[in-house]
Amino acid sequence: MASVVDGNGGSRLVVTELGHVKELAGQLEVHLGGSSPDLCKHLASQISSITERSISLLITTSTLDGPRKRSAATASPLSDASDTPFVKATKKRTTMDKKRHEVRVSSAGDHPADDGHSWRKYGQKEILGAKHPRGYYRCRRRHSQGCAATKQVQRTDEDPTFFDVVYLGDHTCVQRAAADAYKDNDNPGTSSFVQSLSSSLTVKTEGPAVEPEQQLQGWDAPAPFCFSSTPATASGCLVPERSPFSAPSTSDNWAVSPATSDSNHVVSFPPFEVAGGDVQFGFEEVMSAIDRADGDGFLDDLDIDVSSFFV
DNA sequence: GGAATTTGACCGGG
DNA sequence: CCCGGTCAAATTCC
Repeated sequence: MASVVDGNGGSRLVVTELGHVKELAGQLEVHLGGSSPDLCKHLASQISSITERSISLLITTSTLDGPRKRSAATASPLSDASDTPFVKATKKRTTMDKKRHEVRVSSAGDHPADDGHSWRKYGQKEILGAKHPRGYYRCRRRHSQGCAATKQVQRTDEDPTFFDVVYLGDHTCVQRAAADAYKDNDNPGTSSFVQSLSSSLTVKTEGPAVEPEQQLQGWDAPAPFCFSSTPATASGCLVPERSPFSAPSTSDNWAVSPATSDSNHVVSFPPFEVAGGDVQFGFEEVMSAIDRADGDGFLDDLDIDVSSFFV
């Protein structure tokens, strides 16, 4: 089932992974100067690899975006029907039902990395044509806070170390990501970590100005980043011939690209430039963006105001 | 013993 | 009628 990575979902995953990075950074900080340099080394290398992964993910999801013909109503009726016995006459719950973000994540173990929310498994199914079963999870706050978020996790056929994770619906619950444990320590440890990270990631914030209005459209808008294979210039940062955000139509945002451009148009995100080996963005700003997004309660909404990346 | 997971049944859409 | 999603009893885990 063509595990298409939703653009938004991909971005979301990056946030997830960065959240993970943040966690690791926190751990690293704890052990920094401690008696276990090996552990620090290990943490650092993990941070590094996750970061790399995130970067390639960003690149992948921005390049991969074929025209996504969402067969009109893949809308999952999901549990709502059973939750609300009334209103059965009108099955008006169509596409707008639940937000859907699909991401592909890798994992060492048999679970995708923690995404900051606590989930409870409520089912598992063999899926036709798939080698691995799909697990169904819902937010633990479902009852206490009426949080309707669910997710589906399925090991990919091709690479068993990867999982396709589909997030359905919004978190309406109030819960902080585990990563927030490190939230309020604006300590030197972290920043030195950031600096060491910078040895492989050139941290810098620059880029053509972007209209605030575009940024306000959030992560989904194709505006914020620029991926090019050469660090040289921002030349790759062109707005695609048809600026996707000019189409107010779909809720599916930029992932729905016009049939015209297909494979070889590069989605570009002006404020950032990610180029092989020389990645540039404000790490701490990304982190604070994570905090803020998460602070709003929902990683999955990804309402990251990109403008915060380059204040 | 309570909480979380497993697993087959059930349900509804296509 | 098949298939994916959910329910809920049974089972396992802590």
